[in-house]
Amino acid sequence: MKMITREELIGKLKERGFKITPQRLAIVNVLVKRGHLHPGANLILEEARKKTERVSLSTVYATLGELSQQGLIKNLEFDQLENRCEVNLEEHINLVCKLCGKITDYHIPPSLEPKDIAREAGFIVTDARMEYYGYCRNCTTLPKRAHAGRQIQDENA
Amino acid sequence: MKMITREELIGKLKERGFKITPQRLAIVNVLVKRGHLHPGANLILEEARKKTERVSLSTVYATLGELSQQGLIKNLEFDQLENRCEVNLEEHINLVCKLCGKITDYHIPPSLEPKDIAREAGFIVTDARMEYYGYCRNCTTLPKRAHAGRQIQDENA
DNA sequence: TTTTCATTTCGGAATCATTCCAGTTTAGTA
DNA sequence: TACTAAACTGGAATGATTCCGAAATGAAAA
Repeated sequence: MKMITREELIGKLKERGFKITPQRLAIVNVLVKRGHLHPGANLILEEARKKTERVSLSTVYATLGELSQQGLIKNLEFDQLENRCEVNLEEHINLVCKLCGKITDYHIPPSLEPKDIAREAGFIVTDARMEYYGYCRNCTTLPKRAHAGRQIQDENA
Repeated sequence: MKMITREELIGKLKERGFKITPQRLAIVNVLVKRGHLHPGANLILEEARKKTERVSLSTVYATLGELSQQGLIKNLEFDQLENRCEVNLEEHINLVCKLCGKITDYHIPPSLEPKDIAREAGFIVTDARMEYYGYCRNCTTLPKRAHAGRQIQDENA
């Protein structure tokens, strides 16, 4: 499971015209070192501050937003819980424990059956969530559809 | 794609000791008729009120919570957007359009490759989200782990 | 090195979906 | 018809995230 490195992240930021600030460095450090924790904004803030850096929560959010826009990390949203971010961009399934909430990355190759996952990862699957994001037929077929500001809509009755 | 019926839903509620109130009926009606829209709390409120029912937003949330706890619907959470609920509980993938936001249910049987989905559903996949929820090894192995109130945690470094 | 300025950061206020709560109403039973 | 636990209401509270104007600063150019 290769993970993006500190240097790759910083390099990409620099190369795309972002300034390398102490705050961004601190945040990137946390992401690289604690990426497998799927940290949320507050944990990142805390950790970044431990490393004797001056950072604000606004900055953490801003930076996570930039990184995510740049496709360098991904955001996970949870019900009733602080969102988390995901540093590992390889295709995988997040195994979220309903008791302790631990999130484990499960890499897909071998098989896709819940039973197999249970067996291999010692995880009992009771519920699944799968979403593919992309572009629907309308939006790829219609000529230049003015998409009213990314409002979620749905097939009309 | 069979969908749960009004009668099934009401039957299950009654049989589990829930009172059948006009508010619950109105909400169930919306879910049954507009389930494929993946409606959010506000849409449900609006629709329920159209049918000349007196309902409050609190009640909509409460009822959705109950239905979801009873396993009769599912909740979908979205970034920056009102959550939606899902009435179709058959295993499927939600295809969420990044432009118009339309959500389409894609039923899994045939295959699982993004390319195939693109071809069959006219949907171009750029991003995937998959999560399995359940119980991790610790929580099934350890003897009666006092799980500190369902706080999300994670593997420690 | 200094100057310069667009970018970044800060922190406090604003937002907004969702939850909570205390008081009122009501479904369903006897 | 009366009774009571369950349900409903609306307004306040919550809490993560976003917004915003002002202050600070990276890094390119002089």
